[in-house]
Amino acid sequence: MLSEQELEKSPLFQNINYRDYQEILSCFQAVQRVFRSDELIYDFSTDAVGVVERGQASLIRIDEDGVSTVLEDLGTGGVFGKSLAFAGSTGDSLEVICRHPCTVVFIDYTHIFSLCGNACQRHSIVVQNMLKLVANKAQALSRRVDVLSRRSIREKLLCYFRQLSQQAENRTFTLPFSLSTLADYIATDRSAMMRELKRLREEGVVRSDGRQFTLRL
Amino acid sequence: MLSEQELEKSPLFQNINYRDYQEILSCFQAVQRVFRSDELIYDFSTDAVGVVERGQASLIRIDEDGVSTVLEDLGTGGVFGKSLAFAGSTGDSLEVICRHPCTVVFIDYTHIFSLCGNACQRHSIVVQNMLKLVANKAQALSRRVDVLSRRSIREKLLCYFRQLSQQAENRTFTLPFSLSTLADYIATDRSAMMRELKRLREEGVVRSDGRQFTLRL
DNA sequence: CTAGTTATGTGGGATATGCAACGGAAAGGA
DNA sequence: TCCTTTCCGTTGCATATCCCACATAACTAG
Repeated sequence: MLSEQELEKSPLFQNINYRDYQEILSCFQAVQRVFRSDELIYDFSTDAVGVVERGQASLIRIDEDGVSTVLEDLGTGGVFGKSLAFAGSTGDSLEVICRHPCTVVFIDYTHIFSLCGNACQRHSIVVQNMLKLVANKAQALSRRVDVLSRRSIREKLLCYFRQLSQQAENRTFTLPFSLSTLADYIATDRSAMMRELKRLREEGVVRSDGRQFTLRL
Repeated sequence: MLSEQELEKSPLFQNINYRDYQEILSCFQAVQRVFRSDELIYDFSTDAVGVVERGQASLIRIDEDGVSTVLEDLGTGGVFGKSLAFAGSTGDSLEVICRHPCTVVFIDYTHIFSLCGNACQRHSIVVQNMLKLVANKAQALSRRVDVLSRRSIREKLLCYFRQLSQQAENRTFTLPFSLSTLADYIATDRSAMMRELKRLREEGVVRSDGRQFTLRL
């Protein structure tokens, strides 16, 4: 259960007053839970849709050889669920893991994606909020595809750097994670990526200090 | 303007009666247009959201060297727009191109993503429909990320084949496009992909005849 | 039917990328 | 504080992948 202040900042329950919020929770059979770091949040075995209200989580894929890959980064407003992510290929499993302590709301997906008998107005506001969240998710996934569809490590790096630079509205920006994770994010070998990064630095295309980078175009 | 029969099948205007539909068109300032093959549908210069009502289109990226890559395949129910796809990195441009004759509805995004003053019920049905479409888009993008995040051509192919097999609910399935385009789809060199395919065939992992494949697990 | 265009197969040689391994720096926990 | 774990930076070597080139088949338009 959220406090009144938290409610205002809630991605899913924005623009809803406190009393309506309480009714919605029961009407939607919504469940709210708190998770600690490294806890398993969701394993794609149910039809629930989850919304990260606060904290940070990752959607990871574990293939048959046990290799795990981060498919999505879920911050505040992040959404996940069977109906939103492809149920991975047979053999590998999907999981949502807590990175930083999280508050997550679970809602049965039929309550969101189907028409509500008593077409209440609160309902439609929740749907509207959900639409925004899913649109953001689509945008984030598009960015990821943009990067991954490049043909070489160099191009992948530059593409991702440009995205970060654009988001920061600055030539200088900070990586949201470690260099090791970056290699995973662009789906390449870490050492090969380091080599390419070195080359980019030597050629003067980028400057870098730790996780802080500057594009010199 | 859609006919009454078309309206029932419309992804965006489903579950809306004909009179409401007409009102919505004007209330939302929606525009409907028909396109021929190879015509440019959208160039991401406006804030409009487009929905493919009928036909088939592709979202392609053209980088600074003129290399074009298919980022998304948009069939009936496909949605696109600035607010849904990342506005490509500086240097390359994004376009939606008509593949098979299309009917497309354009709606200004504020009418969908913002609260409507006169919270009409029709409005909320359109939003609900849109939510489903965007959720499908997110799912499609997830599938793409699933494929592209694999480390080798072999793994990419197998991952994609498993997806198609799963969709077809059958070990045998047909590629939705040419082998050349497949190479583009998995972001690798065509000849390298052909070589790997040959190997997969020789090892008995897949059988193939033209665009028809069978997974032999 | 023909000529032009695109798709399919295949291969040789260059090279970018992956893999394994190492040492030191930094960070986090007890 | 020490101790453990993760992260960073770098290399040699094997090879998967890219690039270029060619020949045939399949398709399209006139």
